[in-house]
Amino acid sequence: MSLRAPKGTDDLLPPESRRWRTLLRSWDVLTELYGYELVATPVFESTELFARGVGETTEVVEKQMYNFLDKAGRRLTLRPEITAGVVRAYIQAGRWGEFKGAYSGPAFRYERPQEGRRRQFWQLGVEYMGAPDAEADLEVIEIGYRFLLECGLGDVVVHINSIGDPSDRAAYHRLLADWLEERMDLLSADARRRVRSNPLRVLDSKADREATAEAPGPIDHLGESAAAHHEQLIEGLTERGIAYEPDPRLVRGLDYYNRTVFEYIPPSYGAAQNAVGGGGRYDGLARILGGPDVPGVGLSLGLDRILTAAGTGPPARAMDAFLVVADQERRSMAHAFARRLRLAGIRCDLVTGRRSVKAQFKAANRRDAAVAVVIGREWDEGLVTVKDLSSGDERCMPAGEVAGWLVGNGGGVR
RNA sequence: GUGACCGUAGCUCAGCUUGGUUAGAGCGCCUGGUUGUGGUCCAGGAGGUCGGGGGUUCGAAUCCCCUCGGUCACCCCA
Repeated sequence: MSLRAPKGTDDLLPPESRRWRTLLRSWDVLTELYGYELVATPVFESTELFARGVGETTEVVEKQMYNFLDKAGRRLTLRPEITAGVVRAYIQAGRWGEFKGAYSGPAFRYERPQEGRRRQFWQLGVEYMGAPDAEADLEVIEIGYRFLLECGLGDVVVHINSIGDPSDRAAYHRLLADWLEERMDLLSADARRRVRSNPLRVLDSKADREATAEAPGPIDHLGESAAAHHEQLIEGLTERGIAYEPDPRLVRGLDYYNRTVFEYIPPSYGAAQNAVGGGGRYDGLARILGGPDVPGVGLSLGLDRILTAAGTGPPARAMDAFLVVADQERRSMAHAFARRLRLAGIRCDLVTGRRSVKAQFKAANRRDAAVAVVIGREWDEGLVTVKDLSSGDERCMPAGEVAGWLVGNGGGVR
């Protein structure tokens, strides 16, 4: 074996890549329908952005980042998540009002790969800046939920919790830390280390699940305004028909969250890494990054996980028509005909170079075309022969009618 | 970072326990049967440092050690 893709990275090839195309397209359409405009930020940012934004004591920043120095000695990092970069761009642009952005792209974390956890993975997400109300949380949750339904994950459940505001949290942190300290001997080494630095994270650890089963949850120590926000959120979920489940242990690993946190879990997906997406409110993030005091709420989805959770159905058809050139002197006619079909939205192709009719039919079959269109002597009467490659049925028709006929039979790109 | 399992043809795998003549199968690929018909069928063909290195042995895909890679789980998260 010579050169391979780096550990924990995947090549995306057909036919699997067809499903990606379909989902990426529907993501674009869905977010546009909700008024989210495209936003794209660099795949690398200054290391400081993530250290400050995501949090120094988080697992992600402590040991999962791809850090490097550029030739001028700048400290840079391949983005381990995308929210921090989008909020940075929002601040930098200086248009500090309401802003709704949607993104799609790779993120990177240095971890041991396993199912649903790759070193390069694809995130889809939205960020809604400048909207403090629970209605904004609901909209964001709804977008993710609806997208997952479109992906075929009809049974997905939104796990939801509130971790309160920073002001509520100081008191709660002390309470939780004290509670944990009384049970230090029951905790894992990792948990013990975090009792004072980041006690919330202990709740989320599988190793400490038993020891912390009776621990006080953040949801029971919300301030008045955060509690009202959460109540409104739960009501809205019911109204919108979104399947949800209160999850008092859900805290999430990024420090910028406050109030609402959520994850999308498809119960039928048995892998250890079973959250196909998640997000929450981050009202303090813009300020931490040196910007204005603007609230925000966002969501990110793991496309790789969504696709494995949805299972491998039969791949979508990628080609409507494959042109077979029977007489070589008609090659340029065939190319012109292909251009016409493509203008009409028909996905078509033909081989380059002189190949036998047999070889061209083989190519048509390999490319998974719905029909082969023979360009031969009948062209002189303005006709082509169209062969359905699954049934084998052949019919002659005027060349000008082919595109319409294919669209009528479910072909073409929408 | 820790642990378990697995590396033989492009892909999926057999062979390894009990070391021994040219390392096999299915799928895929190429050619022909059919110079205007694919897929199906038939015949033929190409393709392998047995992950890599070292050791034991007259002899290693097979036994031992190291190493690299893959998978899953812990940890953590999308």
